Amino acid sequence: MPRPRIATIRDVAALAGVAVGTASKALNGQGSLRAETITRVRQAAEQLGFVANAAARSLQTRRTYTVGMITTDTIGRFSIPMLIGVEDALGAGRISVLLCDARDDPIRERHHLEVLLSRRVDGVIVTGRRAGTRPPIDAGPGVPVVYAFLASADPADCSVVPDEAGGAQAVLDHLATLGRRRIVHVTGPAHHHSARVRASVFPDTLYGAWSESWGRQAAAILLARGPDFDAVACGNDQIARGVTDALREAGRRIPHDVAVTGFDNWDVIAEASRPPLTSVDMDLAGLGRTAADLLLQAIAGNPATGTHTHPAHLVIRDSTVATSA
Amino acid sequence: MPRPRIATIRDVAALAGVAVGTASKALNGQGSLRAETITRVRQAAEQLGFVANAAARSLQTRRTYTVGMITTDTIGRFSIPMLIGVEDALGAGRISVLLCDARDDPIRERHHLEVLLSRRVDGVIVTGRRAGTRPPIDAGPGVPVVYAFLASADPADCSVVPDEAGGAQAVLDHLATLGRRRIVHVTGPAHHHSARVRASVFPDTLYGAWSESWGRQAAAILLARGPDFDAVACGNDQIARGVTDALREAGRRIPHDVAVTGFDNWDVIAEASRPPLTSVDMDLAGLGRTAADLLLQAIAGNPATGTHTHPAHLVIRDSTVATSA
DNA sequence: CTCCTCAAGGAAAACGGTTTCCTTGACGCT
DNA sequence: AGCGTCAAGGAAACCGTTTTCCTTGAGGAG
Repeated sequence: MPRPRIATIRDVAALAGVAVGTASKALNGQGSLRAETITRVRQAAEQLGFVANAAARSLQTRRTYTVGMITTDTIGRFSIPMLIGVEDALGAGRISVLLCDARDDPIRERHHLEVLLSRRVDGVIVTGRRAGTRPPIDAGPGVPVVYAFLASADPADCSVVPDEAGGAQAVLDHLATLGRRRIVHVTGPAHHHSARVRASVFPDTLYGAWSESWGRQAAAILLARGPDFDAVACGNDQIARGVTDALREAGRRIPHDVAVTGFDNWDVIAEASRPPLTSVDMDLAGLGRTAADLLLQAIAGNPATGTHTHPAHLVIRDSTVATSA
Repeated sequence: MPRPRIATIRDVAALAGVAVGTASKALNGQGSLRAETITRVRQAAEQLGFVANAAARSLQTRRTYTVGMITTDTIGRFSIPMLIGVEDALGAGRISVLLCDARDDPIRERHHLEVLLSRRVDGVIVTGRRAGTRPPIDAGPGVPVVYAFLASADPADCSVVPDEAGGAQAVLDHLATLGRRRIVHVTGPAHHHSARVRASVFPDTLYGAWSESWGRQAAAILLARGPDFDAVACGNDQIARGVTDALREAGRRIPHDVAVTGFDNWDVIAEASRPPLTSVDMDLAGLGRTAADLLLQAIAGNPATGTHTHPAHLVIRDSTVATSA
């Protein structure tokens, strides 16, 4: 097969009977051309199925309309909503996303970064979990970076993080409004940054693991400790689900006897619980969108600095407020 | 600030005192050069922090070392492991992934495809869920496409799909080996392709939804129908969890009285169940790796055709075989 | 009838690499 | 001494666009 070589702008120009420069102008609406010429060129392009070579274009324009997204820990449940938000915000500007998974390996991260730089991405979004901050990456001059979810250790960098403390406070306020006074917080490992931040607003905290079985265990501990609690605010939805299961099976009515709340608003867990869980939604998609918007701003020459906090909100379900049904 | 222009190969050549062509050869190990010259050039590159411009390079070599990944339905739980597998297989070949989320919208899909073509990607991986097959995408000549998870409607295209029927059969065999004879299958909506395929090996099926609450409902139905069942094979892990919860609460011992199995091996659900669920693992990461490998083959000039089936395997936990503990 | 202006479009220089082809010496052989 | 061979590296073409600058001819003003 002669492999029908992919059409270039030269082919288009030849077919339309103009010079390549003219064809380029016609396709991009630059310069001053007769309307008839423009349509002639456009038709020729259409006919040949011409699609401009992005590499050639970006060589000239020094813009790639590409951003890199590096997830430092493995890409997982939290990255997805953010990714969707990022895609959403960037897609509108016809910008594509190069996804890199560094898997918590600095070597891999360095490698990915180098690839991104060689591709001359217009910007980089760095995301990840675990610790409270992370060492900034060195993208060199002229390549803006926005950190999402996990802030850069350099406060001058631009970061967007969820308002975890605010979310926890919203839980506390909600429970207080419901008249709950004896509130216990059950959360993940004490060395985990999110656990500590979320716990900071609660007077009484049990640290453990991020799992349902720890939730069940914690409930047992609480029951053994005595019946003097009327609300359990949990560090994530899995713990909350474990707590509700164990309390329910011990005869406690939720929310009548004890109100329970989760964190993350992970629908699969929160909605399947009995009763469904009131939970904090960190709006990760919105956070991703915000990060992408800030990156676009920076690319356009208006870099933002500092750590921005993205609001979380409470989603109220039956585990704190029984529906009249 | 004078913005220290990013170094080009010309700068490197000048610093090393050679011609640009020579610099290129030194950096890529082409042509015949003295060892001393090569190190001199490499040092110059190092010193300037030179990173070759990928756009310029691909213009010449007609390779972009980029593949596009289009998820037709929104990128979700199933895409992630595949994405990781793909990244894994491609990363070894220093190939980057452009991620596109078409959100089940043909217009969006067409748009993304056009972007990918303009970027002259070396190949495309298409993934998605829902139906059994999907209309092939038109990537034009010379751009290989591999369909992952969801096969192309054109049997001549290259697709990789999980062996759902095989997984279901493995469940059936496992239960049979354990001596279970009265097996009921509880699964998702009948119009869902995966539900029907997985159900195909079972004699007795209840269709419903992919949720825990349907699982609980189904268990109630079974209990009402009579006690003549000794195993419930479920269409996914959520249903299985609902079933185990309801059966346990009704006093049935699992696995002693009734064995229960899930499907998908979604750790968060399967391991948190009481008891933990025996489940079918479709090895999505492996599937993604296979798809990527096939794509690499195709890019190298050895395209594979037809629909390939990727084996699933059973992960056995306490919901069918109680541990001696 | 000149001269100027201006719209329309062509020619060519970038952009930053890779690759082909050519030149130059040095060397070995007769 | 003359010739061919070969290693080393330079010069320039090329990849496919965009953009700048230049040319041309037509129309309007004086």
